[in-house]
Amino acid sequence: MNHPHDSAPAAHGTTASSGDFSPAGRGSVADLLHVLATGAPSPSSGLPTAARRAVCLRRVPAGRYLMHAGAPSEALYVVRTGTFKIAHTDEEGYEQVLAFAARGALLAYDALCMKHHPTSAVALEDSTVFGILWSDLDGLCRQVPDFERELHRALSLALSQTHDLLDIMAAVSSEVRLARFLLRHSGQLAARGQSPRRFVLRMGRRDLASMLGVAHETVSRAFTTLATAGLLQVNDRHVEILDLEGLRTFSRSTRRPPEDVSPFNTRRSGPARRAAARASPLAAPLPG
Amino acid sequence: MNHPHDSAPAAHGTTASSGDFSPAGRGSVADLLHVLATGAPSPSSGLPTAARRAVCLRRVPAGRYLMHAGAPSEALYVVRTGTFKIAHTDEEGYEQVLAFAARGALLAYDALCMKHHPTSAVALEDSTVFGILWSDLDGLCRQVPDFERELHRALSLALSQTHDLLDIMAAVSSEVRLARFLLRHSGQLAARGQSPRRFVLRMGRRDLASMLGVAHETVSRAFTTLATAGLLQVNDRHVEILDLEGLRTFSRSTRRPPEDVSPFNTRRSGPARRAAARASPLAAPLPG
DNA sequence: CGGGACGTTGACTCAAATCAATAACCGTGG
DNA sequence: CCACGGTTATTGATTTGAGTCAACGTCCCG
Repeated sequence: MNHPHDSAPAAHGTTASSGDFSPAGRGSVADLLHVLATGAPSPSSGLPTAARRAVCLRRVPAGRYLMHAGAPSEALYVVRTGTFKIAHTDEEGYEQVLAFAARGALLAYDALCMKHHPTSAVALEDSTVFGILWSDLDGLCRQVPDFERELHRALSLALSQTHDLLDIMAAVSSEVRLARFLLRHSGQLAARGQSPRRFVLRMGRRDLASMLGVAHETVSRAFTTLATAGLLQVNDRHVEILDLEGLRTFSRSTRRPPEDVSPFNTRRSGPARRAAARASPLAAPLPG
Repeated sequence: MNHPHDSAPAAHGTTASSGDFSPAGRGSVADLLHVLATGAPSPSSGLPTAARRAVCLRRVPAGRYLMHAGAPSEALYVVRTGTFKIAHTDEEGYEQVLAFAARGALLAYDALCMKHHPTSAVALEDSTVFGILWSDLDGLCRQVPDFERELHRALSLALSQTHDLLDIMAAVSSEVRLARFLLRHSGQLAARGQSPRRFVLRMGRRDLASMLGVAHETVSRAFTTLATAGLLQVNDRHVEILDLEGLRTFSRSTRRPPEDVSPFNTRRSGPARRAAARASPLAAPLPG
């Protein structure tokens, strides 16, 4: 139905694609907007037609920019299908990838307070978005309270997901960074009702590396390391997680043992607890 | 005009300086809430008393937690005075600092969609916050449209600031990371009407290191490196930026020359442009 | 005074950036 | 059809930046 290209040998079958509406996506912004945009269920359900006209659907072919950093912002977008790469681009043209956005993600919201987009968004595959002009947003919120509620939920989610990203980037070793990223991705897929164990990464190694803050060669090596350890099976962008629990355990490894840190000067009970799990966590599971 | 204490024994009584309302803070959420909480101007200005009762003021002494990760969430907070450290804490007790929050920052918003806080917030100095119970939020938004608008502005800002953080953490070298952090901090101070060149960091080296994703010794070394280069003057937590422009230039240095990256497969004009500023950018300005 | 937290600096080691070579893939066009 | 340039992915060799361990000084508080 959607990507007749792919041509993928591995991990095809069950629509590796991030498209396909998730009926399991209980009441996300995307689902709500879908109802608004296409009068799908209950066509007589008292939804103001004005609200419907406020929501427009837009196709974005692979490789096309939905918004350019620095360009004036017109609308708020919500990803319906596909994947986008969100990035900052500094004046020398060096690109810092900030996130990858899939179904339900809010785009351009960070432009609300400015006249221009701080970030750019480019489609990594053929995608579609819902668009709502800034000028229509207030009215839509007032007419469809559910939308406003979901908008806030989505915002809250976006915020905590960005925090997760910081967690990932703060990880000590490149393998842990990658492991955390894959787990996060897996979890997001699961939340959308897709397979959390088998998926196709929509971005290249360079973009991934940029987001993780490492060199792209390092991402490559980290992949093979995790694969050699039996946690993953990797074939280019096709990833299968073989040992989800093991990966999770591995992703928690820190180089430094946790120093029982008191928050400030606050002295509390025990200075004890030391000597948590140390040792290179990949040494053991290696099938050598 | 500002730091009357300085040299202080670090955050004692007199509400260290990041307090002092910024009259320059044109219409931030904080200012708006301040009007609501204290009926400052135009007491008869038709502000619903219900709205006033929804906003409560709360003191948080230095070192005290405003919210604990994992604890149930009751309210949305907006920082009025002081500074907070926002962090994730993994199950082994290892703390990952995510951000530092100053006046106007939204706290606990990421708990909106969950029952429990994903992050914890601890005051780094004596601080005060506005608190709004989740149950009161909807009503307040409806009664005070300005508040809702400002809330959205603040959210948008928070989102793009988190993106900036990712930019910082993605920086190649530890010195650049620190430089970018200091510039960001400087800019935020300036936006609040305080000196962008001279300030006191409210967090310790370890917290800073955690947020930058480096070892605390490395932060120490990065400080002395920047100071030796003549860009800064550092004395413990007191920082003075001597060469703002130089620091800005330095903060842009990337190790890799920018690869004229085409976003996807999109081929555009020039493959040219190469050989931008290379070479260790600190070697030159050293006053040896 | 001693204990504790913090900050700085040095020495050593290692993980990852860098440089480099190879292979696979894609669309284009002879 | 295959050859071609372009992009991407993997792997290897080498170098170096930063993590780690450790020592030391300071300040604060009890």
